[in-house]
Amino acid sequence: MADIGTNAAGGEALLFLTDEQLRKGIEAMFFAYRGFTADPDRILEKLEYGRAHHRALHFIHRQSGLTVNTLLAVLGVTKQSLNRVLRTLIDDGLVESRVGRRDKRERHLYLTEKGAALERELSEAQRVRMRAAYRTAGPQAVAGFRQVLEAMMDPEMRRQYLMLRDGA
Amino acid sequence: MADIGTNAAGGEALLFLTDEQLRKGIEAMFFAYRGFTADPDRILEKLEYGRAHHRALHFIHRQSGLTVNTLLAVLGVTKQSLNRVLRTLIDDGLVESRVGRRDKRERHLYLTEKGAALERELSEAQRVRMRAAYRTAGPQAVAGFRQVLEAMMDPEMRRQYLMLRDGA
DNA sequence: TTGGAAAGTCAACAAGGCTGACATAAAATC
DNA sequence: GATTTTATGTCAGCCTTGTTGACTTTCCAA
Repeated sequence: MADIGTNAAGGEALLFLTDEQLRKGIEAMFFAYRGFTADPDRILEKLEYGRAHHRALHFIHRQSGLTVNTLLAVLGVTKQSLNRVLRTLIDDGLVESRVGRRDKRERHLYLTEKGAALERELSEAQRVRMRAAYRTAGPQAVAGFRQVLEAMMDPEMRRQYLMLRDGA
Repeated sequence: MADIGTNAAGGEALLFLTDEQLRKGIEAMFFAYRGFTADPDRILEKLEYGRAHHRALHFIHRQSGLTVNTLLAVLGVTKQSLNRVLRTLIDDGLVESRVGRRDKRERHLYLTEKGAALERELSEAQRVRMRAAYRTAGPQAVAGFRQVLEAMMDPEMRRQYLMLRDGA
């Protein structure tokens, strides 16, 4: 990583960001994201589910009882698109949809025991890779990793992320 | 980022990787990748192209004259899938396909002036965001960012990436 | 009490992955 | 020289996951 220059003179960190260095970062994102999704994808394939199902399970687990609308906002897809995925998860008994007590228009989403089991399997596969990468790179690198990713998000996504990050 | 613990006692860095911390990393990847692709996606939409076209343009630019087979390996898709995309790019005059001189079975791919112009527009949009994120996070964070991403790749992808990283 | 807004569902379409089968030309091998 | 392998392209058809538009149910406020 010696190719990321700083001005050694001043104490302040100035980056010399050549297009070349930025290109490397862009390609690193591309290749790393493939690795990031590879393990869950393999598990999902056998079950005839896709990445969209994984994302739904992940965020329902994260925030049990959230409404369809909230999930929609987090995932950033249209409700029709989410609905299809949700439909199969509910039909297959992985997710339970309960009518809101106060507002009966709302549907609150929960994982069933079966759904929670699959979520655990998927996220554990993903954590194994993440853990290995973190160990390889070391704690300082991990801190930097998170900082850059957070700075890369759209403001609206960052709001979502930070809300989730520290407990909803 | 104070939540990433190290053992302050020893000089050696031991990470305390709780599932919670790993989850934050996973969600950061998810939200950041959306930001990462958002700007090019907006440009592509107007032109009726998709992310697949962008990826093809990117790697043809990176390695001018590469063969279809090489591009296939880098992108990790099937030839039918790539062919559809390549077809439209060639028909629209963004990419040129030349028969190999030594091996006439091969097709070598080049960007036309028009193709290069679009590639520049797309990658500049992506670099703007990347540059901003790098500036915000600082040089140390950037180094860590790249280290973690590299560690996260599949070995085969890492090989591809490292080959490209330092000039093909 | 009625009309609009909000939450969710259904139908139909498109992009871009995938597999399988097959064609062609060139190169490599026997 | 005949055969096999390699590189590429193409057709057909499938799946996932995006999209928009139209519709129902429910809630709330004028």
